[in-house]
Amino acid sequence: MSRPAEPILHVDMDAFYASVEAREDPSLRGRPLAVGWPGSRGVVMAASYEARAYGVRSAMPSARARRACPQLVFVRPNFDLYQSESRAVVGVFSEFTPLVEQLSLDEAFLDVGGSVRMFGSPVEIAERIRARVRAERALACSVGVAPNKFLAKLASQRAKPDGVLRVPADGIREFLDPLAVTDLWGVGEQTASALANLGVRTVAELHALGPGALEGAFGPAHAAHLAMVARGDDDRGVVPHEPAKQVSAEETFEKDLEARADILRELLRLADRVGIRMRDSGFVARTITIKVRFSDFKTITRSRTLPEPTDVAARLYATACELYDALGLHGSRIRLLGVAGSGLLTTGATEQLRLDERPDRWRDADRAVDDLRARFGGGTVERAAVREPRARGKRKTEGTR
DNA sequence: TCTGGGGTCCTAGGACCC
DNA sequence: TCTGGGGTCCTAGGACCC
Repeated sequence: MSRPAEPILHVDMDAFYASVEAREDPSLRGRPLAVGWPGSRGVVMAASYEARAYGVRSAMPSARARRACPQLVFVRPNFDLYQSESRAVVGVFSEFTPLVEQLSLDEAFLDVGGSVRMFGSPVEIAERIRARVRAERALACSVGVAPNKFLAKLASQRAKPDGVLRVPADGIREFLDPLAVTDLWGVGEQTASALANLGVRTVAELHALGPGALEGAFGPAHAAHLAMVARGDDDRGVVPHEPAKQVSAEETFEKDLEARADILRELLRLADRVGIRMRDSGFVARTITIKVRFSDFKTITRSRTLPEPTDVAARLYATACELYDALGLHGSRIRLLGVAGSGLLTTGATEQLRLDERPDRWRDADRAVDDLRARFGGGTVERAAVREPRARGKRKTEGTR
């Protein structure tokens, strides 16, 4: 059998985090449920369909969600649970095709062009996947079936909840034209209002405009992207494994931080988390970035590229401290801090370098921490104290603890 | 109604090199 | 003593996605 005209599936789990929580705790079923942080600065990450009936949406501030739905039940997110659930669901997808590209914990593209002889048409495969996920994981998902990734993703949104929608290769314009530009991937608030200024609200209007008229307002890359999605073109393949480009951790505080000691303590915790995740996934980072958001929401980043990549928490922390101190802040109220490592290399690629290095006690300390975590669980090991970052300039001894 | 945490990609300017 | 054009790397910020 030849390759079908609509070989691409986009599978999107319905209200994923909320559905997993409701499955785990039957007392939550049928109730308006929000997964998120209930605090004053919290937001909703996912809402059950019962909560959506009250207008509760993801990314909505929790205070507002509670006003919209006073009986809303909040559950704090448990990402480890969603991660293992995600692996199980992707495992089901992988039985139908090796070409599975995960976009996030709750959605994936599948290229089933080579699977039709064994499993039936793409729509039949979509239904089989949905049945398996429902039977084995007690979760609902929606599937878009289309000639390419853009269209499949749009279709899965229109298929929700708990449905399948196919966009036939000869019916692309009928599908796209009536959609609002805000439905398109890559059109957010800014782009939508800029398009509205050009009198463009529907995809049909965007399509009629053509790329030339868009360049002035959006720059070449963005204009080309908009024109492409308006045509319904997309020649990107389904790529199973994209290596990560960045590992980051950040935190918004219930109350703004002002004291340097508090700020350094948080930078240490964040550097620790980033280090742990880099070592777990076998990455070292060349560039370290800190992110600082002030009480007025103004947000800045500062970064430094190191001569040698690292996954050592103490080095991440020392760099974060230097970047922070270079800001020369005094008494600023800080709402959020973040630490990120980018320019990632796999640890294996740098192993050769390591052989020549002198013994590194910080690395040994991290290894010991990792070992304890592995044996006793994640929350067990906490750093006892914040160490001052190394003084710049001369130091008497190397590797002092 | 004040706005999370994890990411990706793009732009633009400056340094530096040939 | 003045000055080209291209390429690459680094830094900072911003839009966007789930």
